Amino acid sequence: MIDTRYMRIYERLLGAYGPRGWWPVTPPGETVPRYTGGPRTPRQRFEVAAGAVLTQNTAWANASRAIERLNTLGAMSPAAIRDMDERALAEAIRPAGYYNQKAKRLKILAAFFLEGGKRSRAALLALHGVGPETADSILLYAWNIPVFVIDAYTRRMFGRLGLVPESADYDEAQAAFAGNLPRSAGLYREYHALIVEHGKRACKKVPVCKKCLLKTACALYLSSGKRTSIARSG
DNA sequence: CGCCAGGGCCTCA
DNA sequence: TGAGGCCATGGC
Repeated sequence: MIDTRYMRIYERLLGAYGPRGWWPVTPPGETVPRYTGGPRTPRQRFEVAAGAVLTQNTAWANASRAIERLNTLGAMSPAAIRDMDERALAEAIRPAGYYNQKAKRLKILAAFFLEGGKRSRAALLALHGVGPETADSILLYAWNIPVFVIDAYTRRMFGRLGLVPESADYDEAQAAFAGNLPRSAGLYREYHALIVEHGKRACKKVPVCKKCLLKTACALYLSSGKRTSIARSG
């Protein structure tokens, strides 16, 4: 049986925060990624994929700076990244952190795009440096293929809500969403973006329950004595 | 200052 | 298969 809480939570988040316009991409002729509702051109689709690697365990603001620097260098394309010296590439993306690792991963990603790799999860996962979340981000936000992206925000929030066990692995968490939502890329895109928004505003590492519009349905809040803020270890 | 941020790989049980 | 170490910058 479908658990309608998944869709109701989505409606609540959408009503409160509005559409997020994620994933940001750089409009033609510009250099800074903006929230324009996702990629439209092949170049923008690659930018989303590159951004998915650049934002691994990294604040988006830092990943965005790296993207901006690649744009300014005229290097945000598979061919340009293939042709760039790896050390120069690493230097260009320095603000994103882990720049040596990420330079290698961008090279691999560029090669994959250049050879016209199959648009499948398995093909992406075969790339060194592309794990489940990065693969699903590319599938959903670059290619509009309906897979639900599970990230740290999603795990934290739905773990606290009591909907997805903390012990669930990636595929189990993803199955919970797939089984309780209509299969729609548009819905998945917006939902994931809203989860991130809620994770930044209220469901932080240390939760700020007084700011949470979902607290009356939250297992953590209800089990906490309904304190307005919950200490992590207290 | 220390902590955190939209992971993934490697190693070692 | 899962826990721990590693990679690194920038904001707060």
